[in-house]
Amino acid sequence: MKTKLDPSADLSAQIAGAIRDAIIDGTLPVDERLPSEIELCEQFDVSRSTVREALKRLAAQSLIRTQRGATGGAFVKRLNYADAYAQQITTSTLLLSMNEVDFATACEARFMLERACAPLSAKRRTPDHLATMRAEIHRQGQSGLSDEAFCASDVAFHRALVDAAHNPVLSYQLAGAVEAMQPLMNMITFTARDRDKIIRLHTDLANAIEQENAVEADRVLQTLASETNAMADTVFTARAGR
Amino acid sequence: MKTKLDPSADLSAQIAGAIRDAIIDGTLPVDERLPSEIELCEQFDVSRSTVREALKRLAAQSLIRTQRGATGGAFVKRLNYADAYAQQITTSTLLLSMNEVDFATACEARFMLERACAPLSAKRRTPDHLATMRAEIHRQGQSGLSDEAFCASDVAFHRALVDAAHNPVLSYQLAGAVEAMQPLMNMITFTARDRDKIIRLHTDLANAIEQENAVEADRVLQTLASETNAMADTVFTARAGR
DNA sequence: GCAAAATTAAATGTCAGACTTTTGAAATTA
DNA sequence: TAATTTCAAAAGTCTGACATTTAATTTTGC
Repeated sequence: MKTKLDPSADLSAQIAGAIRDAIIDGTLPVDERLPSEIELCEQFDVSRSTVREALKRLAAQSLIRTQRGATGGAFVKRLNYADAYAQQITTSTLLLSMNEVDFATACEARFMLERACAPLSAKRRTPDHLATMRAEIHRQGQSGLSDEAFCASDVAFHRALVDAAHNPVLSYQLAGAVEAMQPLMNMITFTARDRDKIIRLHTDLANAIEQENAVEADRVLQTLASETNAMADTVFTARAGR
Repeated sequence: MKTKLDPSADLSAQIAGAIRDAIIDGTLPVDERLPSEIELCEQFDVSRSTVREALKRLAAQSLIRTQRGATGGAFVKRLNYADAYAQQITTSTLLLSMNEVDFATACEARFMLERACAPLSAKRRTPDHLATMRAEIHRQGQSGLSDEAFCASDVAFHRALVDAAHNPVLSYQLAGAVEAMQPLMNMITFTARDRDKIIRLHTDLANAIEQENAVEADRVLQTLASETNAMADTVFTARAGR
């Protein structure tokens, strides 16, 4: 079965698109083996290089995996959460850094999403998630912690909060939003007093979650959002004035 | 400058990874021209095919664009919202369809996220967004509308709700969550009574947003979430019993 | 007859080189 | 000076070869 392509456009992109569509609409189910490279050459009437470039495009999106050897080939890959996370974080990070998204916009999005998740976290949190949150709070209080390490711990704390909702789809969606903020957060230098304030709010938040108090958790998150914005404002106006 | 690679692993993946890292950490800024394919061959000490496969991987992630001709080459691409949307929707859709995510989990995630966004939408909605929402409600009431078309209109309605928040980062995050649900929603056959119920809730929601009543909007979204779940339950238990 | 070892075949991975097409810049010409 | 032609650089494509990996098959040794 020969599949027609537009010879004036990028062939490998067209081939990748055709296979991608077949995967998305279910024509090619998970773990199905694609035709071999040689067979794809014949099907699309192109050379092997072109087929290979198409397959690499699909591999870059985690849509296929390839195996060498006698029974090898390209197989439709079951997209797992880890791969999806990684891709989403890359995309979100670049989207923010390349489009001059201002801190306030990104910050607002992040905390609104977290607030969406907090009621579920309060209801479903396990001792495990609480322990992680407490551990990160403790780390944030250590003296001599670099700003990068402080931010990383902040991300881990909020990640635990999100995961406590026990909804993998929600975790996946929010992981990108939270992690993508990290480079922006890293632009801020936190004073000792700022850190104290954040740590106190984190403690309040952990307590609220422990007590299954969704209303209080929401209140703390609102405060955290406005405080974070205020800190960023201070830093940015100081820099602009210099 | 020769860059060392591990010859036992996939060369094109390593090269793509090295360039990707340089883009993410800002070493390669937007619109910067990458070395020509030939120069990359020398830098990584591989053949041109291998370099090209690496570049196709990056192109598949919208990290670079290529131009032919005298002043052409591969350039770091500014990731725009449209490309980011498209990728996120592909990833989210496949994640749901390939991992047997149950309807209730996906539905919960979607409506919690929308509820996060509703207060902002109520505050910032413009006549434009309200008009879109009303238009979709009207379409949903037309007789002879297929289930697919009904679902598509449902997505458009909720998309307008999200966009009304006027936060592009939030829109981007939620577009994936809402659109990725569509294939799952398409599995449901909506009875005429179901549609009526949804349309009534959509109307209530549009009214609440118009009146800038965030509390009421939240209440309607909660109702919509539980109703949608109930409808899905009915359909799935009926199918299981058959 | 059975288990270990050698062979084979199929598939992806890599390389080398040629040709095609596009496209901007430079050189030429009217 | 403006239009045309020529040129060169770069990506896009094709062909054919060889390398490597891997499972199945065959052979060998006991």
